[in-house]
Amino acid sequence: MPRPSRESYGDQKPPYSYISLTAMAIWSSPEKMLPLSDIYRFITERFPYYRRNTQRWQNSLRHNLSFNDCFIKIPRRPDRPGKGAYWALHPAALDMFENGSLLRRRKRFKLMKTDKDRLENELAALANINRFMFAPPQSAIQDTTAVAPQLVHQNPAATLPVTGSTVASSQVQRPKRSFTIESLISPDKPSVQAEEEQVAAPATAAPAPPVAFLYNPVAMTTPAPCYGGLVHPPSAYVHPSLVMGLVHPHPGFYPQHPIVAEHPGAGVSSVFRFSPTLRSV
DNA sequence: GACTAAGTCAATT
DNA sequence: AATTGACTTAGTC
Repeated sequence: MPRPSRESYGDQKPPYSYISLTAMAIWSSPEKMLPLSDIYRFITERFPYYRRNTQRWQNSLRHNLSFNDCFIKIPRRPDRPGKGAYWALHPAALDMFENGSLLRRRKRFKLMKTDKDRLENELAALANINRFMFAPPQSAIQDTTAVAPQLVHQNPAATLPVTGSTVASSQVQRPKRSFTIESLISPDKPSVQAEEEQVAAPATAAPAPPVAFLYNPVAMTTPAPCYGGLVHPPSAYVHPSLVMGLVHPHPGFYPQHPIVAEHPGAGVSSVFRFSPTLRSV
């Protein structure tokens, strides 16, 4: 039986739920997050069926984004103007479709309240960092290239695991297989590439330290410095687009000078500049 | 048939 | 754009 390709459906309705379609779109993107408009574009480009009745299905899709905990809204960086926030997939939701119909998941992905609150805190902190990092020069930022005062952890890259349990019920921490368009369409063939993108889980449980994150790993491929920080309280969740591989630090990059903020914002203890100039892992 | 995920419509922010 | 609720449809057990 020939495997259906994404071209096979023509004007027929593809056998994917809105959640599947949205997840495909998000996961196909380099940063693993997309603004709503790009999710729409992904779907309409691949599935001609969705070039009609756009009001209807786009409303339904938005409903899904808000309703399902598997989608998280990441505030847009002020230096990337545009409409709407970015939408990402909760990493613990990546195996949602395993062994199942793409039309219907076995179980709805739902976060425990405590985890949901913690995630909201972290995103609020991120929004604060947004304001902080991109504020006008007279802000609280002092870009000291010299001193490294009172850090919670001198070297977050060396010490910080991504910790904790995240999900209600028996959701697993790590996806058992990659989550690509191809793997959705052909669930038997995990993609090696996507496997390599996974951040390794810590071998042992450690006391919960702050969570370090990079702002944007894509920006890290450029010579420009970018920013990350330590977030309190520690969250079990860090989106792949934000996480600095704590076990596998981002190759070629290293937290460099702490940027001392008087008021980094709720939940943020310190902010770092990450520099590509220092070393490789 | 019960349960619940998915989809629709629509009011509201 | 995003959130939410009420409701219907439909897949799974």
